[in-house]
Amino acid sequence: MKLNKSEPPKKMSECSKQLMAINDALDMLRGKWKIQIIGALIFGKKRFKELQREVDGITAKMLSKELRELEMNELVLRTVHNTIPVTVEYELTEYGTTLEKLIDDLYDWGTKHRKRIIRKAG
Amino acid sequence: MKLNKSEPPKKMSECSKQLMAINDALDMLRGKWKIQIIGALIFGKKRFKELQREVDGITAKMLSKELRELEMNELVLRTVHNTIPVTVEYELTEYGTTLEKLIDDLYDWGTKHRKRIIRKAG
DNA sequence: TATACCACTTACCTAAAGTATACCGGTTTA
DNA sequence: TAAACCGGTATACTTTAGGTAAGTGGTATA
Repeated sequence: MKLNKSEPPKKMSECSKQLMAINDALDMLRGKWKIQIIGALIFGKKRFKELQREVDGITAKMLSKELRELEMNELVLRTVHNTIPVTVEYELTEYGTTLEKLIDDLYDWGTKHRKRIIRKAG
Repeated sequence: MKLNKSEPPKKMSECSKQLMAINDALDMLRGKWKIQIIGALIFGKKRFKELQREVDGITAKMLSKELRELEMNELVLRTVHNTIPVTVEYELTEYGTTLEKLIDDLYDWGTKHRKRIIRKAG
């Protein structure tokens, strides 16, 4: 079911359910790092240090925290290998890749918006 | 004009341009109130106090700040009427309505995600 | 006279997000 | 022996998002 502008939900509960779902989605993209991490993983598995090198400026603390959140939400799979020293690989789950469309749409709208605002400002 | 605050690198790679565009879009939806305000305006013009009554729990300060940002980004049009006392009407611009698709997509993904995570937790 | 509505603004405060830096145990390379 | 790699933690700090409470100037109603 989509937000329906011709027929606003009569019950407040429907409306706040919709808001919750939207915020659930937004929570997965919020913050400075999540999209960059997902973006880095779209092209394949990466180890922790590889990710840290690829996501420009992220600290180990933030990377660790964000990956934990993505893992809890089943968007990222964490695999520990019994190598010496241990290596840990992160990859998008199949479910994680369903975010790609959303990110594409955000990119499309954001690009148009940026052009529009820069045109006015310049 | 609220374009992405992060300093663009000297030589801006395609990748960081994309990230800025995505963050521009996200900036317009992020936070506790923007989507609720846009949602309230989808069904038509509203005065300040009407909006405040409709967006549950928002303070005048936050409503004023969010509306100013939406106005700067040309998503919302502000019209002052010479009534006594003055009334101020806010409405989505045509451009503002282009966000609806994005909000729909966020809602769709968020709904599936919510079901998935709740199923796992319960 | 007192109270309430209108559309806000200002000053102050708190919690969460993010940054900086050092550190852990272990292994490999020079 | 020292330094660098691995995947992280721990601690302390700054920044930002948002909340609280009060006030502004004007008009209208009881």
